[in-house]
Amino acid sequence: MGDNAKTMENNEIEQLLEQKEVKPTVVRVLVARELAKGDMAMSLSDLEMRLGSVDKSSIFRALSVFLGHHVVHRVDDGTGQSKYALWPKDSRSGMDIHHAFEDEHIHFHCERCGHTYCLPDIPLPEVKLPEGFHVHDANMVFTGLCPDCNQRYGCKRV
Amino acid sequence: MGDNAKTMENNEIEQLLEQKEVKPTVVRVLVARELAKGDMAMSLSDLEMRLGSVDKSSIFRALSVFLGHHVVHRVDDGTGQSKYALWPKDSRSGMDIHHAFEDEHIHFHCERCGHTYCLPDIPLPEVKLPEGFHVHDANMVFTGLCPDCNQRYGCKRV
DNA sequence: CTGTGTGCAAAGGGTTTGCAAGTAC
DNA sequence: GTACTTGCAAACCCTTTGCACACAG
Repeated sequence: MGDNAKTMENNEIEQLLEQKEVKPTVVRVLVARELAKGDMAMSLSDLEMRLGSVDKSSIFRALSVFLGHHVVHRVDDGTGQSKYALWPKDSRSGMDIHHAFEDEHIHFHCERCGHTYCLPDIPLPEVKLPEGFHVHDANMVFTGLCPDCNQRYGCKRV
Repeated sequence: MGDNAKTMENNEIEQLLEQKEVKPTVVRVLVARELAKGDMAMSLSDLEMRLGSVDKSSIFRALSVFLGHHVVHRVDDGTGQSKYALWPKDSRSGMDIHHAFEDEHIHFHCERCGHTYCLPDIPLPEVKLPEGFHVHDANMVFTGLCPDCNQRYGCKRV
C-alpha cells in the first residue's frame, strides 16, 4: 500500500515548498516527500518511523512551518494524535498560497487499521449555524471500516 | 455564565443514570450534574477544577463508564483535549439506552474563549462516501468565534 | 465478607521547548 | 560572521493505570 504513482520527485517537492514560501531544507523536503507518498494523513510518530534517522522535533518543526504556510493541513481523527497531510493537489493554478475554506474536505478514520484518509473529492457539506456563530474552519471525520478492512474482515465485529 | 435553567436536581441525575444502567455513585452524580449545567462540553480538567475536591482519576473513571453506557458523548474539538457532554435531552421516550447515529450533532469550538458547544438541533449532514467505506460514527466540529466573543471582539483578529 | 468506588501517586504517550552544535549563504 | 536548522534531552501537558484504603450491600 501507499508508495504508488503519487511519489514525487525531489524537484517537485522543492518547487512545492518554494511556491508556498518555505525554504526547502533537508528535513522539510524529507517530510514533505514522505507526506506526498500514499493518500493518508500521518502522525508525527508515523513520520518519525518512516524517516528513521530524522529527529522527532525536527519533523515537528517542519510540520509547524508547513501548517503556517498552508503546505499541510492537520486532521484530528479522534485518536488524540494529530495527523498531517499535504493539501490536495492544486488543480487550478499552482500558485495559490492560501488554501481556503472551499478546499476543506472530509476525512475517514479506519478503526481497524488506524489509517486516516483524506477524501479530497468530497467537500464539506454546507451547514447553517445559529445566528452569531462566526466560522473560520471546519473539520469532519467519519469513523468505521475502510475499503481494505471492510473487504478483509467483512461486517463482523463492532 | 452557564448555570442557567438547565440545572438538574440530584434526583433527576440519579434517574438519568439509572435509566442508563449506571449505578449513581457519589462521584458519578457530581460529574453528571456538573455536565448538566451549561450547554458546553467539558474536559477532564474543566471538571476537575469545577468539582474541586474530587480526584481526577475518579472523574476519568466516571466518564469512562458514562461513555460505555451512552450517558455522555465525547467531542474532539481539535484542541487535543477530549471534551464530554451529556447526550442532548431524550425528547421522545426516556428509555432509549443506546443513542444512535441520528442523535449525532455538530459542535462548535470558539477559538477565543475555548468553549466547545453542542448544537443538538443541527444534525449531521448526509454525506455520501465512496464505495467500500463503512461508517460507524462521525464527528463534525466548526471553529471560529462564538456569539459571545463575536459580539465582544467583533470581526477583528485572525 | 466481597465487590465496587475512590484517592493518591506514578506511568505512558504525544507534543513542545531550550540549548548547543552544525550548516548555508 | 550571521541567521537559520538540526539533534538531543528534557519539560509539559493530558490520559491512563496500579494499588491500597473506604464504603455499600
